[in-house]
Amino acid sequence: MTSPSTRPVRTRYAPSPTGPQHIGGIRTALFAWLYARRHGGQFILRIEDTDQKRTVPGSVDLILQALDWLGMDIDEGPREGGEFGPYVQSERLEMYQTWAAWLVDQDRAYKCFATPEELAEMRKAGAGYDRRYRDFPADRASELEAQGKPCVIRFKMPLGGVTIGDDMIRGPVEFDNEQLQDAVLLKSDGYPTYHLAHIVDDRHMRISHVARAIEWLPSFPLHIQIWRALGWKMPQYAHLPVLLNPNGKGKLSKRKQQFADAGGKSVPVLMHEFIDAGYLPSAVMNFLTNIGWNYGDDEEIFSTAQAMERFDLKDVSPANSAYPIAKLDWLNSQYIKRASVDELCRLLKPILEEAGYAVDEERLKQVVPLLRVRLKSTRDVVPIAGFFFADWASFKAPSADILIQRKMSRESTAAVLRGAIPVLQALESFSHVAQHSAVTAYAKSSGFKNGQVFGSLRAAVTGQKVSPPTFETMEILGKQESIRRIKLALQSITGSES
RNA sequence: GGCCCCUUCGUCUAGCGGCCUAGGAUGCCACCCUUUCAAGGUGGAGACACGGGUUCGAGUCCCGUAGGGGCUACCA
Repeated sequence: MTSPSTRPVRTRYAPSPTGPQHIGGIRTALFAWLYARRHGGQFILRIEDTDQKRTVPGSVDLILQALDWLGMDIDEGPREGGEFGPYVQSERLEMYQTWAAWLVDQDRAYKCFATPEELAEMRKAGAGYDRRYRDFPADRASELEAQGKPCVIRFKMPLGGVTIGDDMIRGPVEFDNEQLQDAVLLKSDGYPTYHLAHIVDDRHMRISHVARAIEWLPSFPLHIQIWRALGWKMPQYAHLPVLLNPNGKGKLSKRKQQFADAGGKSVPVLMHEFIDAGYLPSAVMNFLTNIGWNYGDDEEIFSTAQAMERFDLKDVSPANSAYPIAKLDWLNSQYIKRASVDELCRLLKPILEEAGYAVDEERLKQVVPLLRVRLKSTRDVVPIAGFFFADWASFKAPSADILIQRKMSRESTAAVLRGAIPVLQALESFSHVAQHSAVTAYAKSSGFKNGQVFGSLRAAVTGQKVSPPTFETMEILGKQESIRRIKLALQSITGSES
């Protein structure tokens, strides 16, 4: 039944098109994809749109966008095509209907005419569907059908015994058959349920390994029984643990929420939120791969190509994980630090433009090396270095709370700034090297610490507490503009002085 | 409620009976360095859920308890 497959490896991601892609689903896709790539197999995308009510138009584009962005290439799917298509379930209805009917013929399934009201009553009574149509005479069923009574097809679950499932991640799992219901295979609208559809498709598409979320584990025995009733060879199944909220409470929710564990910030969970938040796809891949699986060798940072060489579904942890979002910020900053200047320019330019700045490419190239170590996300370029691209003439002096640094007072700050002006003014070359030595000398003679002087200048010139290095910044701004800003700061802090 | 899964530092994890006085990473704290931010460096606090077994020996195997999670639809 579940003996190791010697078939070529073919895995699939089979999402429902119900809206934006959730990070949990994407991680399932990632593990399936990695497994296929590790074994030189194929990765298939299949759209499971058997619930007409929940289908949201445009979802497939979102799914494709997410996979594309992360670099998970698809071998067969609705966009790519392939010899086992169509890859959209609503276009395969006939197959499901055929096999459902076949199961009825084989007496492994039956028509059930229970109304929604009846079902609701049974549920209220506690035990669920009571199999009242399981042994309903065929001629009477035909009668009801002839009268136009709607019906579903239900699977005849074995009434006793146990079903043992072999899960790649946790090994054998045993279930009492009597705990399971006669699940609906085909709905009254002619659409299949997941239970039937995924089996027919996985068999037809030659899927060798199914990586799916753990919420399917309880219906695993049902699926095993359906595979057997159909007489088909099962793929191997791996039930992936879920991502919990950052506080460890409950399944990671779809809605944006705030968590103290994430610094009180709302955490991204939808794929487009990761894109918008300025994360790099490589960092997100690294991040996701490291939850529930690890590369080993105490190596936290590794490429997708490296992961591909080692990944195995068998090594995935069976335990659920809290969503370690803080690690993504760190990983992202590491990837940004390692990115080339050109690459960063390419990423940063549209973000600055979107923020309303006119970006001069030469200037950007000058600025990028200065701020790369300060970026946790590409978005940070706006608060940290946006001022380079603003209209310099309209620069407003920062307020006192920014200007006056730690261990400094209004008076000492004013004194430092006032004294620095002639020092900078006297410089022939305004290079950051020249500034550094001149200002260091000035600090020494004035009795202030380097840090006190440098920090005050940083705030005066940039208007920010966090900024690129002060002297490099002033070099780019030029002597005139830098001194103008220091004078403005002086005014701001003293109220009137010029 | 019933069934199933899970349980190592706050968090992500290493550990597959002796190498564990439990390792790495992140986060936090301290110090160093420094163009007082950031980055970088060094160090620190911080975990085998609990109770029984099995064994010469248990974080590692078994059982129970507790806690967490999932499922319990004509949704997936």
